[in-house]
Amino acid sequence: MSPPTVAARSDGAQARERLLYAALRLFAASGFERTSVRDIAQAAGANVSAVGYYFGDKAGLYRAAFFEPLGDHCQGEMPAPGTVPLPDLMHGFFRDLLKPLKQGEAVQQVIRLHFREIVEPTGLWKEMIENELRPQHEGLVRVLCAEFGLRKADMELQRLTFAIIGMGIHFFVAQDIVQALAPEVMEGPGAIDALADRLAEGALAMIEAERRRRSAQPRPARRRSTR
Amino acid sequence: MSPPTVAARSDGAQARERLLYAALRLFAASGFERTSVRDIAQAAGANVSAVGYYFGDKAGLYRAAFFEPLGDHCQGEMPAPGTVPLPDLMHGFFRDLLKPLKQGEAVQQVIRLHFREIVEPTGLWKEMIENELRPQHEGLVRVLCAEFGLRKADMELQRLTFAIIGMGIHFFVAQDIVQALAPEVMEGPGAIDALADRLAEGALAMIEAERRRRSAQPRPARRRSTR
DNA sequence: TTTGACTTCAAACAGTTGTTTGAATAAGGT
DNA sequence: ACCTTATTCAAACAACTGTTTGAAGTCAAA
Repeated sequence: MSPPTVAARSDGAQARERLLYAALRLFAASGFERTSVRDIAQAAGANVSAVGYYFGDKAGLYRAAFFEPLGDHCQGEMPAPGTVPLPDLMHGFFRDLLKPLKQGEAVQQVIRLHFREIVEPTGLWKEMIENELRPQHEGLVRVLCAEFGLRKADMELQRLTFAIIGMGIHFFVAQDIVQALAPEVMEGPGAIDALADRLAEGALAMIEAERRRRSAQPRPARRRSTR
Repeated sequence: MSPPTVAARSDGAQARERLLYAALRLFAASGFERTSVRDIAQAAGANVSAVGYYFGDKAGLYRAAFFEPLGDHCQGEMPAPGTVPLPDLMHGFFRDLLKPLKQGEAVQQVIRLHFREIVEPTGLWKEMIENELRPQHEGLVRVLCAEFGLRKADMELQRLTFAIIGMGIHFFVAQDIVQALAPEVMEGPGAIDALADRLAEGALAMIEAERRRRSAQPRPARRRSTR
């Protein structure tokens, strides 16, 4: 009861925030296991028990670092099939996909956390795949289905979808490799945009090739029942 | 001195091997940090101190699990430019690249270890990038240079190379995602071969598109000195 | 049988981990 | 003044980490 509302916080929220961003930075740099709450607390200039106080436990802090900083940074929705010409759609798709690469340090670190989750799951994996990856994948599948006049995605179309998305994802997962082998490819916002455009054109070329392939053998030996 | 040769090993080598493969399995499943030497020893039916005895320390065991099981499984060399038609070359490239996906459990686990290293470096990263990724990348760069009549790779060509390799890599890095979203895409050796062929055709389509792009603007505003 | 190298083992070591505790501090509200 | 609430802190906690120890066991050669 009583209206304490938001009173009596000297700098409580500040400590929480410092903790959160220190955690984000360290988790992104070294992963969940290799980062100790003591390191985080020290980097944030806070006491160890503050993480228990504000986030319950280390996992809660990780979770907060994973979800909070992105805010409503919802990824670009795929437009309904037919409303946008395919080339524009693909260019938009890759621009959106690679956009985080141009943004600030915090976003980059969150992204790194997300991709780390793919290889080294900490429990947020399922949550992530359902909320982020599946919608993205199925959005593209839907567009390509419409493009090829399919009612339902077949295996070839799934392959194509993974291949197209994979081109983009690779530049997140393999950031360090690109850095080591040809840093100029991802240097500066201009390079990212150019990269997105080139990937879009590559994807369009692949889609065209697939279209030709399909028209060459229009009925791929229909079987009664696959399973 | 004296000729002890290879005598006096009741089952020493056996314990070492059990340890190695238990470690491989657990490291691949959970990563370096989350796997304790005690778990490994228990899984191998050996004593904890055996890892110190045979491998020095945990890092040594990881290193052994990282390098030993692959043996001389050298990845396919890229043929010299001009000796093989481009389509055959690309098909061979993706067949080689995806070959590990068809092989036994041990190879798969080693591969998983290798890709884990990309996201969560344990120190073998530099070694790996120089011995495995750079040769692969530069092999493909060389082929594409020859294809476009370039003396030296420019940024566009680097982009194209990463995009092509990225398509393939993605199916390693995102194995679990593929499994979750469309498992049929990677089920069985036949599916892997078909996938390799489709990726090769996609890559060829991208290369053709890039060739057209280059012939459309043959001189990309040459500057005296780039830096 | 004795020797000596190779191999196993339970136990202990020293350090780090995440988490909890309980007192100390500050700020309002009454 | 008192009480309540929010926050910080050093210290302690129990569990686990990788590693080492030193004794015991095994087996071929001498």
